[in-house]
Amino acid sequence: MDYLDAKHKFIQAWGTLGSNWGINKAMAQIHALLIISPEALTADEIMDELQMSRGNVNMNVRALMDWGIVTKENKVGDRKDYFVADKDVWELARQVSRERRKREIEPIIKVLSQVQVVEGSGKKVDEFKAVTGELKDFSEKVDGVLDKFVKSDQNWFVKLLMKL
Amino acid sequence: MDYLDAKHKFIQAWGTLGSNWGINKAMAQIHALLIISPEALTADEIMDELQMSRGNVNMNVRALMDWGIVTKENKVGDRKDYFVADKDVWELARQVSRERRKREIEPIIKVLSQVQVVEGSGKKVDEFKAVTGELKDFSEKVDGVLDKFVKSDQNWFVKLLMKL
DNA sequence: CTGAAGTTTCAAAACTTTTTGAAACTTTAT
DNA sequence: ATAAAGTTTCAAAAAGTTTTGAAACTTCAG
Repeated sequence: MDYLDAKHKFIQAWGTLGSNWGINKAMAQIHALLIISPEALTADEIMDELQMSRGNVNMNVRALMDWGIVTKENKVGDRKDYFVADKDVWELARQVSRERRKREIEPIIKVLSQVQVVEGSGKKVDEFKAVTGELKDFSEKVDGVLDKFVKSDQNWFVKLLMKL
Repeated sequence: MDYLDAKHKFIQAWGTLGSNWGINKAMAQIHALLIISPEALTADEIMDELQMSRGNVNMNVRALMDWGIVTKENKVGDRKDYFVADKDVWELARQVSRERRKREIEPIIKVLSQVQVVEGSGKKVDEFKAVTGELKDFSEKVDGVLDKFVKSDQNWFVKLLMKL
């Protein structure tokens, strides 16, 4: 397989994976492009490479910076912004876990806690309390694991794998 | 909080969580309704409760059955289909992991393997191989953990938590 | 066989999200 | 102060997804 094919295939696949997980395709593709690029890229280079408008690139590059997985660089004597993705896959996974935990697991735990205090009795209420209670326990366990993961180093994960 | 408020709040939250994770909101809401319901429900009851059309309910109930987290029941002397969600949260998590692994992790591993065989040399190709190689290793590790999880019982997970 | 009850399908409509591109804004050099 | 280069914003358009509802289909009882 030649480099261009491989690159396109990877960018496409990463975009699709992103979409399936609720991440904007453009955002995932820009990330894919940056992560395989040995050099920092400008907005124009990204626009050109991925055939996207300036506005779209700008918006999604900012989202990536928001997630903490892409940073802006500057070169002396050049006013353009250059973007780089963190190349460390472990760091990427940690950062993504951190963000999704904050944005999605924590809110659902909050709701599950709130609805736990439902009053009254009867079959429906009992079932409701039982199920939401279990979901809450489970979510908290997952949250705990993610928290560990987020605070860990790569080594921790490798050691964990050994134990399985 | 009274039961109806709690129920609506939970259904809404579950729908939102679903959307964030690439699952159709209607599908997540139907699942939410079924999982807290002590009785199996008919399509009409779901339509009524969630204010959705028959087509929408039918399509999403089928998707839930496809995922293996909802089943159809029948009652003697009644032609209607009754739907029940599995109440076991661990089983739910396992089933969801199994499906997403099959649908999303495996395809990306496949692509990462394919693009690994890129030919040629130079900075770009080297970087590409390095990064996609690391992503592949990482994905395979995650895949392995999920595989263990999918094949495990609840006890395994609790023991694992102890080790952390 | 016929009709009633239930289920499924699917094209069109509604809705949501993403993308564009041009205008406004900011920064820097002269 | 001006102009050039770059960046950001945002309303409108396009694309994508979900939902509807009515028609087609299936199954069963009489």
